[in-house]
Amino acid sequence: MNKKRPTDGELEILRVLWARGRSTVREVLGELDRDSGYTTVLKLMQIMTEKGLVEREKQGSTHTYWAAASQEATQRHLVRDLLDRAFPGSAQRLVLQALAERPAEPQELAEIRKLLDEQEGGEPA
Amino acid sequence: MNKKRPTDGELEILRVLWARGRSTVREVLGELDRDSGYTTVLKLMQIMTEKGLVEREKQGSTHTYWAAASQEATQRHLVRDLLDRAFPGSAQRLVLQALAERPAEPQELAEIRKLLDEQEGGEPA
DNA sequence: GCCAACCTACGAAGACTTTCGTTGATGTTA
DNA sequence: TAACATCAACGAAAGTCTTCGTAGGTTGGC
Repeated sequence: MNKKRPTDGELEILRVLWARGRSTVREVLGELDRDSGYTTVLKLMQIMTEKGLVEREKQGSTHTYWAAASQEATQRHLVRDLLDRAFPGSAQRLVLQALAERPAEPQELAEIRKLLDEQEGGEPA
Repeated sequence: MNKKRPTDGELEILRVLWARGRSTVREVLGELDRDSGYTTVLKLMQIMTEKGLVEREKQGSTHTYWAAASQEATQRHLVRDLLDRAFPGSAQRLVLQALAERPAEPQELAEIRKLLDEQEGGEPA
């Protein structure tokens, strides 16, 4: 039951875990943008374990970590959270600004259109 | 030059200020969802003044506050920030999840389509 | 067996956020 | 003017996040 969104540091670590899959602390450390010390990353990942954001398994003397929730599920939470906090009313503005910020590929545009069509088709309230 | 995103409490206050326009602390307090005490909201707004998130003007013994940045500009920052932190690569996922979360009105869909068309029209790299 | 390298765990420090009690100033009203 | 309400300013407390030093256990090579 995790209500709160991950912190910035936690999210960076999750991104590495999603990209790499199961990883040790040292492997995560190597991929991080920020240059934190080893014990800093270790501590974060220990806390994330307590929070249930990651899970781990002992192999020899080393722990292997992986993200407890999928990237998609986490993104869904983050989007919902941002909509609630900053985009009262509709999602339209968020969509427009996201697309303006990072123009999408033709193939992506097609997928977005597909979803628009479905919504236009309209489910009754 | 404000790099960091507003905290949750600050964002709530900003939302009230965007909706109401110029407001006193007590007016903001009355509109807030969370039930904070008067001095709590006052303190937050004082800190926001120091940070440059809001501006204020003394009228008699009371201060009138307003948001320093527009809602749109702030939303733009928040979207960019979220894209950077959690949506590596493309904005497509964010768009799809936002629309799934909060289906848009036909008129909004039309506007989104318009932007898609413009992007498809395609600016050459 | 012993040493060096690596790993985990723990705790504490500093920064930030949110909370509110207290104090003193200002304004209103009887 | 005196009493009362309202306001701003200040500081402290509690919680969280990030950082890292230190200590102790494990592993592998020689």
